Amino acid sequence: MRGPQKNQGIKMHDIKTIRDNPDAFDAAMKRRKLGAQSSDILKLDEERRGAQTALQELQAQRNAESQKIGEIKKSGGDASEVMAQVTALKNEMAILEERERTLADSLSQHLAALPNVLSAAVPDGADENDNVELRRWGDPRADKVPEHFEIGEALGLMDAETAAKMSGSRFTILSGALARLERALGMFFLDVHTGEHGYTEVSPPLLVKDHAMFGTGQLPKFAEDQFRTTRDDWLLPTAEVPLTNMVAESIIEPATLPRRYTAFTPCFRQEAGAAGRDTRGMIRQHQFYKVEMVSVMLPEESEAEHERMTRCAETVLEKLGLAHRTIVLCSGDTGFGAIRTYDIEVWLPGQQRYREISSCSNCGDFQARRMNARYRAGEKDIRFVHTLNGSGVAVGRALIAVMENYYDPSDGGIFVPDALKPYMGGVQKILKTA
RNA sequence: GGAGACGUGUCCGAGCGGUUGAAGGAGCACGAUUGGAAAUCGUGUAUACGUUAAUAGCGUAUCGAGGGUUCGAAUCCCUCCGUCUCCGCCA
Repeated sequence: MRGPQKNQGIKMHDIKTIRDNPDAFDAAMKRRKLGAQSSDILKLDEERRGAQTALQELQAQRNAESQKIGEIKKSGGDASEVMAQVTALKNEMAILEERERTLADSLSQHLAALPNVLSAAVPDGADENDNVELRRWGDPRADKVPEHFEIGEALGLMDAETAAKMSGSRFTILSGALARLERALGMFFLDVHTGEHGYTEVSPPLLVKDHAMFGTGQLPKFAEDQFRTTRDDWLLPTAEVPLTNMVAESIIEPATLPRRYTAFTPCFRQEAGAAGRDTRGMIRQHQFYKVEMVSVMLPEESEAEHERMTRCAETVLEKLGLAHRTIVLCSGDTGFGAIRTYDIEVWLPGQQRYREISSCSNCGDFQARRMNARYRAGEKDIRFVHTLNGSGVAVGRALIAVMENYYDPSDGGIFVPDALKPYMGGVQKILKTA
């Protein structure tokens, strides 16, 4: 792991908390479908501390003797005897150094691969079937309409076949009014979040380094889901990565919190584990646009912010008149870095079911620890911030939702929702262009 | 791509082999002064880990990262990462 952060102890989980209450940590990992971790961790930790203490004693000895040499030489004496003593220490020190480092690395790797501890408010469950619905908004369109790709292809504005020729599967070409509709959605979401929800618009890099991906938790475990360049940069799987890393390696004055960032970016995902799923249409692509929200908070404010952020995402769907429901993910479905996650699912009449369009997570101090993002809580009190991220919302999927929910069966066209009309250059309805 | 310069604490900025965790500022905190404030003066102000009941003491490490030379390195050498300047090229 290369990066600006120094190897200052073990950060990804608080080792002291694990030491103080190993049973609680084991129980937390059990909710994540993992076996008991604490005994292995604490054994490593104990060995590491032993090696460290022994090493430090030798270092203290060396420092004292070296200082003596300095004094002897200054007063013109012969220091060769003391110098020989110090030299003798060095072999022993090298062995202990190596041992301490090996143990520390091993401990770090172990901890870096463990997911965040879930909030007590997260319901138990095995997989997505055990997620719990919290609320619904809007009336789901009852009539079965064609799926978005059927609509788009019939209009002549969506072309997966040509995209496949140049880029392979899971890419789509949009053109004309449909391409513009995608852009309109992105701009609309950005305008709402910056104008009404207090987020600052950011145009971030789309390529990031290892340590940035480590900071937000994509690495080391989920490398196979990501795209990598020939220079070993990573393509963003989500703007969460750069937006959250904006506070990496910093000590923030609390007066400047909360910080709320939003960005409209492409996202790139290998979808390695999703072979055969959603193969048709734009539901699951290697590349899609998303408007992301990130909040950096004081710890005591992160729970309230989680609710607020989720409302921000719901609001844009409401402004578009899209029926949706909000669910809380169960223990088995909550992502690696999250304490608690709300998903918002939009109604897709083409599938006659709700599909994920946003995911809002409170990561607590998990990412902050990994990227060393802190705030000054008092004169001698520096603590980790809490970070949250949420889609506000996925533009590709919002496009699908608009297409299917605003589909006009009489002519195969798509009505432009009122909220998007200012962005569509006078187009009221998207129709087949001859 | 060619030539050069530089990475020090919350920030700016000295130091260029021996009590340097690091001068001096700024900022911040507390105190004095004030009717109150500004200004001024005084004092204090890094992080991590280990040890510990302890955010008390003590120890160790940390001057971009990693390695090397040395009894001893912020200071010397090597590699990498990053930043800046000039020239060239380019959307």
